[in-house]
Amino acid sequence: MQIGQLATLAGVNIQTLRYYERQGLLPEPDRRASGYREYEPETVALVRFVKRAQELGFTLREIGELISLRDNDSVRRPEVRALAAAKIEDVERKIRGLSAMRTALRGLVDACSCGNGMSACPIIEALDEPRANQVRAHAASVPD
Amino acid sequence: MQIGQLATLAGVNIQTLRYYERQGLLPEPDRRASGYREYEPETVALVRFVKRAQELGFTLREIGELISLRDNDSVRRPEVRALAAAKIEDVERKIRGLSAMRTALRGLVDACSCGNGMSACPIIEALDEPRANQVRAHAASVPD
DNA sequence: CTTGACTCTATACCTAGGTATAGGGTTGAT
DNA sequence: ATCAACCCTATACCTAGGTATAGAGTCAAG
Repeated sequence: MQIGQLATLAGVNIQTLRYYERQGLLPEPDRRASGYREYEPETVALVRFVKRAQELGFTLREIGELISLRDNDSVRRPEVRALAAAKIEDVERKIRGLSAMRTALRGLVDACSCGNGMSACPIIEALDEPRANQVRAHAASVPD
Repeated sequence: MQIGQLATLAGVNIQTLRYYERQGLLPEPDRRASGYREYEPETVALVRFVKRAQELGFTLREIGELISLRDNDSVRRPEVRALAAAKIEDVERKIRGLSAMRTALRGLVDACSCGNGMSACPIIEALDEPRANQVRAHAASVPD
């Protein structure tokens, strides 16, 4: 598959693919004698993964780390497990934050409880993470 | 409260606060005769909200919209409800994506099922959203 | 064997979201 | 009344993540 087709299928622009390659997110593809890049069909899923992960708030650097988790050989396995565990923490923190925001937004839709004053507002409060020596009864838990 | 104190309490830099003000994310604070900005204590929560929402993948423009939901007067209420409903959609899509990624990461930690080949990898697959005419049995649902 | 659609590299440019610096005024403690 | 530690505006600069352009080569159909 040529770069133009990959770009179309993955919904990105050709320059973006070359940019990802320079950033080490995409492996260097095979080249024809002419220098044209030749991609494998799996690359489509990889590029879509990158775009999706970006929408979820990961930087390209972090996405690179996620991708590298895939390519683990048995030698680096403990390292990979540790990195994956750390990423799970990140992901769960994000889910908690989003759940809290969803709850607040629902309150707004259902009851418009957030009145006309500047007073305590569920939306702003929603993301006010617990800090040390504060107890917050309504902290959202990460659902299974 | 002066800008330096706000910056310290909210964990951002002073220039960032002035930048947010220019972008319309923070209301223009009162000024002393000297021109010094005087903030209310609530502003700390507002700024922290901005930072947290950013980590969750919202742009400053979107965050501005979220904040504006707070300041609804009864006139604009239907509009506010519609916008809030749309934001809930966004948030739920993000939660689904993150849940899928968490599942994949757990698989990696628990079993290291993702072997040494380039073959189908749970991490990459995890975020491969269903497109028309594809059925994906394991699509994550948004938990309540 | 030419023509149109594709690709290559290199370089420049763009937006978002800041961060730093220059040049100057304010405040409050000593 | 001075001095450090603050604040002001304006402007320049920076990184991430692209997007566009120039100038040149490649490929397949007619």
